[in-house]
Amino acid sequence: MPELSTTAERTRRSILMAAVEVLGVNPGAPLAEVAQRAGVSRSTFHRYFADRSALKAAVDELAQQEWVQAVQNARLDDGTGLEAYRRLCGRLMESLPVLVWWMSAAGSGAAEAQESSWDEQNALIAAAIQRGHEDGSIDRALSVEWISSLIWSTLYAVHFIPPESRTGLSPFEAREQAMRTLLKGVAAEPPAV
Amino acid sequence: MPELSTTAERTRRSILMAAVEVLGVNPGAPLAEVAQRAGVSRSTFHRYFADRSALKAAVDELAQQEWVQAVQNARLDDGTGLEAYRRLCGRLMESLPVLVWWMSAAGSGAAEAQESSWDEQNALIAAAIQRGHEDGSIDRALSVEWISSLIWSTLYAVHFIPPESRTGLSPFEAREQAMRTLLKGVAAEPPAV
DNA sequence: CAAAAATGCGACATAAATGTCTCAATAGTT
DNA sequence: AACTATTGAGACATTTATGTCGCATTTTTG
Repeated sequence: MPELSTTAERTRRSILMAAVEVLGVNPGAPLAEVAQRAGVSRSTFHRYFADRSALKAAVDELAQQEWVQAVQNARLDDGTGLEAYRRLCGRLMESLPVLVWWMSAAGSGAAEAQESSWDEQNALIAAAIQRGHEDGSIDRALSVEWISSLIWSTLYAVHFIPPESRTGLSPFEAREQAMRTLLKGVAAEPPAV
Repeated sequence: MPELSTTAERTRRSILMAAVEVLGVNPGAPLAEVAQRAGVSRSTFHRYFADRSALKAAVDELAQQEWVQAVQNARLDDGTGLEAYRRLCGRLMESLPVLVWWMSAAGSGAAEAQESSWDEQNALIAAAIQRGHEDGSIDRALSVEWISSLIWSTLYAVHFIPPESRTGLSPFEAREQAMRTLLKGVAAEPPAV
């Protein structure tokens, strides 16, 4: 990973963000489209990322970092299991775009190398949910695996909800309602919301 | 829509189902892959569907029918809004594959002609949710639009939950937990689950 | 069994995306 | 201003999916 000048670093970022946006919605989109979204010529694009797999690898790493960071920030060891879960989901919504990319784009390809780190964080989450089962804050009828999956489908819903077209929800409202629904659904009864 | 012999009809179905499976996971997959999944040669495939768009149109129509049928079967006018919502979600899970295809594959293309029918059913659903707000069975803090979106993200979660690998949930358990979570989350408090 | 229908195989031409390269122009630095 | 880094434009060969066809084979039907 050679160091880059400020200019180069900037366009690199630009391309990566464009990739997240474009490939997040349509993983098979032509690379030219990514370049265009980044405001960069096809030549320049390939100067930074030789081919599709190189690009995906780079975004993968970005997503990876974001993911680990988010889980760390959630301080999963503090408070009840449900509180930890709430913090986690709230924090993950801050990183919506990359995570959504992870769901849609990363899947349609070979297994990425960072599986280990992925599993690590997942273990932390599972532990928090488990704790929630034990401390009575999380519904025991719902399996750890399911509650874990729920995070992703909720992110999916928040991201793909039709944007503020007249009757639409603002992004903020969407997140708020998502959190409310999620926590109510997951909490042990009586609801501690 | 010319009539087909029983044999032809069978292979046609076969191709359509293969398309749902393959393109549901990866909308950009080669048509050859669809043909293979259907157990049919590439030649035969093109004999039934001239090109990609023809295939997508056909699956679209299939999904459309399934969707309308499901909404009808849910008898959205009966009982409280929440009860109607429960019936709807339960019924939609019966048609998981096509609906998931609709989410992932249909999106990445031109707007399909059947928009009208889509909106019709959606209006029915919105009405039921609205009724739930009024009869006190559905949480008034959650917007109709959000509750409507929730259906899809839940279907997404149920479909893409990692299949029964050791610790995994059975499809049945997944649906059960999904329903529980969803209804708890959407119900007005105190929960009527 | 004989006619008809459906299929598979393989060859082809075509289109689109990809990746590489060269060269001139532009932007940034000292 | 001179120099360097970064970029854009375009040409090019390559690959991959696509769609079409003719012909032989199998399957279904009557």
